[in-house]
Amino acid sequence: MSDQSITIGALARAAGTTPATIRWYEGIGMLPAPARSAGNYRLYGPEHVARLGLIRRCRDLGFSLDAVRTLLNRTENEEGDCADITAIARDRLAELDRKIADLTALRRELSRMIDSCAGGTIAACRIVEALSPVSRS
Amino acid sequence: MSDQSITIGALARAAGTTPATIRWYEGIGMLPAPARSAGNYRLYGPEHVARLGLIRRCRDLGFSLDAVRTLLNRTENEEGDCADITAIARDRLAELDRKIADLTALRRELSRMIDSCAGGTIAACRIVEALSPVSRS
DNA sequence: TATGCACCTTACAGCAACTATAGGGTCAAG
DNA sequence: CTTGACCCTATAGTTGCTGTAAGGTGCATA
Repeated sequence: MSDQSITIGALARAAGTTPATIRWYEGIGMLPAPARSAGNYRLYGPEHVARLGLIRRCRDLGFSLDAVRTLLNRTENEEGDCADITAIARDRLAELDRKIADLTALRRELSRMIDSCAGGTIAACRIVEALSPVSRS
Repeated sequence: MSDQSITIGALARAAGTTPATIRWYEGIGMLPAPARSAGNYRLYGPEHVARLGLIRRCRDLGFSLDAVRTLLNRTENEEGDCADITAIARDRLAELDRKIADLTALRRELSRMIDSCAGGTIAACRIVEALSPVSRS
């Protein structure tokens, strides 16, 4: 093992993920296949650490792997316009806003249902009643 | 087809879902297998409409199918205590709160990244920079 | 030298909760 | 009697991994 290369476990620790995930990224082409040691171990260099780090940061921000793929393609061309990247980020922001609004509405509804229940038997439970479709139409 | 039964398509429309989903629910035991017509069509009665309606309402509120299964079991016993149901609902509420908080934090971070970018080339893009792991350690 | 242990290898199955596709059969209307 | 909307089964694909089985490697310790 050369002094610059690390095993899959070390790379996983460095990026806050697992060897299984890294192998899976390699299989779907998100990470290039690295060199191998005499004993067939994968050997990663700093460029892998950087690329995997970027992938994981994007995933933690909720980007789909497809979006990350596009982002990685764009960043390959340093002279390119960053408008595409901004657009992807803005799409994700809009998606987040939609999701937050949806969940907040659900939260309100569920909270109302819980508050309306005073305990007792299932037959009397206002949550069950609220969930039953007949009570809606 | 008796006057009280409807086909899978009608049931799907009534519950705001699709025939494929209903068949899938039947396969995993969420919905009982209904009677069949002479031509082997599934024939559903009002009890199926009620049960599927409840399932879909719960799913729309973000309950897992597993939680819905438990809910359905509990509601079978009308004299039982509704505490279990309240507990499931409260769990879901807590989960929603966590999720909303997470997404709100992500939204803030992403929004900051977008604001920091003034356009130009990829090399200068602050979003790319913010996503790169080197800028974090 | 042996042996244990942590780590690595591949291949494949499974998770949630559906959705889509292929290749057919049924039913009512025109 | 054909058209078109509907239904049937079986199987594969989706996203992003995670878990399992069955084995090989590398290093420290007895």
